[in-house]
Amino acid sequence: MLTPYQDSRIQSSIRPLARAKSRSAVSCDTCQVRESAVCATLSDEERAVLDAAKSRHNVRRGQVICYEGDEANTVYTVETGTVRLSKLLADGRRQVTGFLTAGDFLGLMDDAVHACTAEAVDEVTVCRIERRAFERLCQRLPRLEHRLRAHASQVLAAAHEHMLLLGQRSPREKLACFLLRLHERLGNGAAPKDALSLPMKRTDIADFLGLTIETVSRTFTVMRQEGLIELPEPQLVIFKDREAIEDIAA
Amino acid sequence: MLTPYQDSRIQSSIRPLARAKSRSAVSCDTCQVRESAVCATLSDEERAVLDAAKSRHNVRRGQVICYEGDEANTVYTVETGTVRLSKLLADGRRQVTGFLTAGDFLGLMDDAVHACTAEAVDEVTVCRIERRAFERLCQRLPRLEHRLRAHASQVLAAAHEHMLLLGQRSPREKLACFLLRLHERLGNGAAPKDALSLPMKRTDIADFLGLTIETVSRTFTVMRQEGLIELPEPQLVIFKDREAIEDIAA
DNA sequence: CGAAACCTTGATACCTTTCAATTGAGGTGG
DNA sequence: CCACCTCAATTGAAAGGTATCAAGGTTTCG
Repeated sequence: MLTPYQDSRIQSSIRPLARAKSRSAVSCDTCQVRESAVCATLSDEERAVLDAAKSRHNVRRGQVICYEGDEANTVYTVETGTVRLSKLLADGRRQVTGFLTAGDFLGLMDDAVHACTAEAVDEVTVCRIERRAFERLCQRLPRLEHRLRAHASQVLAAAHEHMLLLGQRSPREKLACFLLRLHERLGNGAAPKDALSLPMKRTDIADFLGLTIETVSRTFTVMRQEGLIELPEPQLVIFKDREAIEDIAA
Repeated sequence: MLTPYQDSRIQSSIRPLARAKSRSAVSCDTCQVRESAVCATLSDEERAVLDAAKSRHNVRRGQVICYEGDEANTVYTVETGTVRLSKLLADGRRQVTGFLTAGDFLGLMDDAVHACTAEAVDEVTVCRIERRAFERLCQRLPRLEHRLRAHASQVLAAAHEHMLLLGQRSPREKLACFLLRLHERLGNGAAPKDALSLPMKRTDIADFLGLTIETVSRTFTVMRQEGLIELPEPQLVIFKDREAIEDIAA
């Protein structure tokens, strides 16, 4: 059951030192996601309170931000990069439950422990706040609390959508959905309109879609042969027939 | 693709008249879940405010409470019975995203529309509140808002757990997990310790676990032949070797 | 009693997984 | 500079498991 790929997952589970993350204290004014993150609704004064409690961190590719089962003493907002959320079974099988990108919030759990392991897929910057401080903030700022609930319900809706994908869709449909949704999330950048630069490896895609890497790879190949996409590099997808892909994903 | 069972799903999508649900106005004092629902943390005065806005409804077996895509003008708390949440694909494939039981809350969505269709699996009683009134209540009662967030994170954790099941587990593991989790949720009642009365049909179980009814049925049969369970009736499971089942689900 | 819904069981086909080998990219050290 | 290693992705062949198709049996209810 353990393939070399899965071995690498286990190895990546070695706890990194906290100081491995480079830290810097910076104001919300320089934050690239202050319009979209959960703190977006705060007034200037309210944000000043936040400023005092938070710090910015760079997380290197592959590094763990928090472990499934860890006490949730910290909450994060992703500023740049892509974070992978995943859960492990005892024998090494892994389900990637989602990816976080710029503006996404991490640490919504009740009060106990993190539900998923969070790891940096590429170079990631996070805004970090101690949970205690954040909870005090929530008590003082009802709008923040309300915004968190709104965020939670969005994430939950996405989770339901993903359950539908995992339980009912074929590999072909899964991959089509995945590519379109990811493109919509990341595509707002400066990238060419029909190009999608995948931050994650095939293993991540496979574990996200409930498939094996071989099936993912084969499905990519078929789509390429059908002229739906081009794959100049494994991690660069060019949409050639978006309409056909949307039909598959429908 | 459309089996007779799936046909029945489509038929059940005919919108019922609102008045088909029997309505009665009753105080929270008689509510059977006032200790466990989201309103549990409210003080007596706060609950009095709730009383004015809410009403109790009986929903008959098979009736729809709300549709996926409907404007979310109402929120509910389940008082008795079991509610099925599901999402449909255009061709009739269905994913059951979860079941709600006594004390569960329905209507957490951001502000727009319901993410899933909610239907009564058996005889159900719900406590119903207009969304507007409920939101006003949340603004007045920070503890309620906070409680909603806590509830959201619990539901989200369960969703992540179910993604792991859907994406990685075998039919045998899926069914073992399902039986144990359901028993834990419902088992607090007066029922015999090792008996589990299934409120839902095979179709619901299949669509919840991402399997066909045939596979569910066969898996039940195998477990029965192995002496793990007994099935005096299709909807009554007796655990004969709980430890073995837990091993499968591990 | 008859019809419909539900569940089980059987036979078959197909699709995905598994196992295995190959290729290419990137990094390191001799 | 190139041999050598690892990691990632692809491709092939084979096996196995679940879906599909089909039939029969049971229960429920009008």
